[in-house]
Amino acid sequence: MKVAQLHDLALEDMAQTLKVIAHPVRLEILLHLADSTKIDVTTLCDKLSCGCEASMMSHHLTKMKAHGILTSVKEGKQVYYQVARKEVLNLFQCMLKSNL
Amino acid sequence: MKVAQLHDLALEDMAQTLKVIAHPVRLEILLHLADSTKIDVTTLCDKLSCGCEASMMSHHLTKMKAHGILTSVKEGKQVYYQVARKEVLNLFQCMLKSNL
DNA sequence: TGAACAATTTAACAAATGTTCATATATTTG
DNA sequence: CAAATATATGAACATTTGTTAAATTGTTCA
Repeated sequence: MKVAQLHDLALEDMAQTLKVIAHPVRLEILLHLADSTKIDVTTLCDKLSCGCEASMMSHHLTKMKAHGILTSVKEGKQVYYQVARKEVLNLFQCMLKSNL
Repeated sequence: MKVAQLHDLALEDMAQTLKVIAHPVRLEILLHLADSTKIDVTTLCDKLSCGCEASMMSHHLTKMKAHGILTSVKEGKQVYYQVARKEVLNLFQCMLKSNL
């Protein structure tokens, strides 16, 4: 482990990123966005098994967008979200491999 | 991405684990424990750059222990902590490689 | 022994964050 | 423009975080 690379600030950032991701619904959102290029709020609500209301879904999406993990595009009535930092998806691979 | 492997329960667990780790001080603790096999509370307080009081440090350690990430051994006056699930350290590698 | 010290944990509380439910703001369509 | 649909916002409630003080556990040595 190269500790030298991890100064206080880097740790703050890492913690922040982890914190935003650390929620079952947000993880499921990311998984779905990993497959589809973009998806709108209502469709997400329908597809996810979490039984999440639209307003709550919006909160989760807004939060991840605010942290640069997602981006969104408005097209008519709907807002389509997609993953901005594909690297966060690596965490799934890592956790699966490590049995976390 | 093998989504099939990730059912609701697995996502809950993953989220839980991430949540426990997602704090700058707890990340720094893990980094230090990655190098040294075991370390006591006071020494940790001295070595970490976060300026953490003993009581706060104890809180963090207790929380990580409660989630099976750390274990502890009492030896005389001091309590030594060490990493129980070495796999969590893989997350650092992953995040560094992915620039998270 | 037991009084003084040292290491860690627990308790109690305020402040900050996160989650959830109800409501509001767009946007399209008849 | 009113109704319907899609999304966002607000405010109440819950959890987490950090602080300070007190309690617990173990050691030392007069």
